[in-house]
Amino acid sequence: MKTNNPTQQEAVTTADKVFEQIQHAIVEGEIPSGSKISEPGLAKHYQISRSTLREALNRLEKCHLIERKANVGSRVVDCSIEGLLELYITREALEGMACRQAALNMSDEEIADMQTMLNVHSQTQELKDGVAYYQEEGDLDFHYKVILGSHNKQLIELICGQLYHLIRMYRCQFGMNSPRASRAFDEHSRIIQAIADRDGELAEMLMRRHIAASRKNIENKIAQELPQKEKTKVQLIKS
Amino acid sequence: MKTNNPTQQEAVTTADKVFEQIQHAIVEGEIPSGSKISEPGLAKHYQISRSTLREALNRLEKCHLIERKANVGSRVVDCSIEGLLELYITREALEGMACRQAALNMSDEEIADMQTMLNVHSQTQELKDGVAYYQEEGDLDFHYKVILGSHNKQLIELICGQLYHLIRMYRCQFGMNSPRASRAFDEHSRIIQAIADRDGELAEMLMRRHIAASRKNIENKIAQELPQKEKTKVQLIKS
DNA sequence: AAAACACAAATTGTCGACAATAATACTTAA
DNA sequence: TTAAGTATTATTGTCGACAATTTGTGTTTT
Repeated sequence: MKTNNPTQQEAVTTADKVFEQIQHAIVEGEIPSGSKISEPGLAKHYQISRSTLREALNRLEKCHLIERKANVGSRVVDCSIEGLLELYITREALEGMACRQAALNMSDEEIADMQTMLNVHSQTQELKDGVAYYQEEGDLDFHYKVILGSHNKQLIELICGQLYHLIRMYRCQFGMNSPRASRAFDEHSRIIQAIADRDGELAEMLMRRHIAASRKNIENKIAQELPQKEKTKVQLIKS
Repeated sequence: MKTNNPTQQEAVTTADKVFEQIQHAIVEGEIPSGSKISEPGLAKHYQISRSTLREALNRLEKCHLIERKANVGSRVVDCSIEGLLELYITREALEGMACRQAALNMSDEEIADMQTMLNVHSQTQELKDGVAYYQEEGDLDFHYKVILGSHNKQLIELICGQLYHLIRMYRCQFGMNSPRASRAFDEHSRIIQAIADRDGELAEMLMRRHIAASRKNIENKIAQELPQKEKTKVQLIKS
């Protein structure tokens, strides 16, 4: 499973490798959301010095997976519903703009490449008949390609380098493989069409609606499931 | 001069203090844009160990003021025109959305507070007759208040905690005290009106136009000044 | 003379230990 | 018994030194 984003260059230093390991552990929930991080403990667990562990922690903080307080320590961010919704609002703004820029800046080859990718996904989807495959891999691939297509380093760094780790974390923790697969496919198709037409305004609008639809889908699911179990902090809303 | 953003809590550890010092030095151009950073040199200059300097460097990297390559070292980001335009595109997306959210989420007290602030600025502007004051302080204050008004931690962190240091850096390096002061004032006024009317859609559109106008203003200035001096990397376009 | 190789110097990454701060447990007083 | 204050423990911040890698220099070879 290719979980890494296209931004980060391969880990060369040991701090980088440990960073990726911890990142994976946090995203997958092996290190539980909201838990405190013990520097000596983790350092011993990964067989490294505390200095290089702290180096790794700094990278984790950069992609908003942990939070640090001076003289107190680090905690894994806890996955709240408000946090998830705020994240989607931010995505809507950033990816919407990225999509607009993609319509302006993508090369014809990149667009053709994306269209073939969509066709491949289409067939795969028909075969597997709406299984989670599309949601996991295909959706991420599509969004990554659009973001990279913006050719805007600032946007790319912010979305791929920072936000998407959080998004993957929420997806894992909340078990979000929604039944939007087929509808999402159509939306993706229309977005690519707008990009191919070089219609930046439409492309942005469609992308924003696409993400907003995801958000509202989540809000509805939350609204259904939450009243039963009376928890402010929700964990594992496996559908 | 209050240059600090409202996000960061006061520096308690020495790494924090050195971080703020270096940050200031980079923003003001004392450490030139694009220059390589010598860890031993800076550590000696600030009378601290290399470890705590590296801690400070990590924070600088978090707000995109320096870039690091493994086993090679750190460089101050260089201020290119493309970088500036990309930054404004990103701002347009993020602050536009923040403004929309502000229209939805700001309390009546916050809105009233912003309106009085605008009045104060109005008088100050009339007195000083369109001097750079408004541009520097007033503009930042206004934007900060709108962003905080979104009540969206993700947006606040991204914009105030990261992007705005870069924006201040570009403003210093390119000497951007444009003659848009009076027009910007009107735009601010209309934005606050939209927020007070709880019209999120209009508020976002006005904020996006406001920032886009700034960007185009810069583009024009660049287009005028660049053809004369044949430089790919422009420094100090003092108007 | 130019290119390739080897060597030397400097810089970055990693480590373990000490100092300073916060959290915990215990004792004492009301 | 509870509350406050103190002492102890544990954790974080900082330091200097060593190891690994890169960069620059000088030499050799074609």
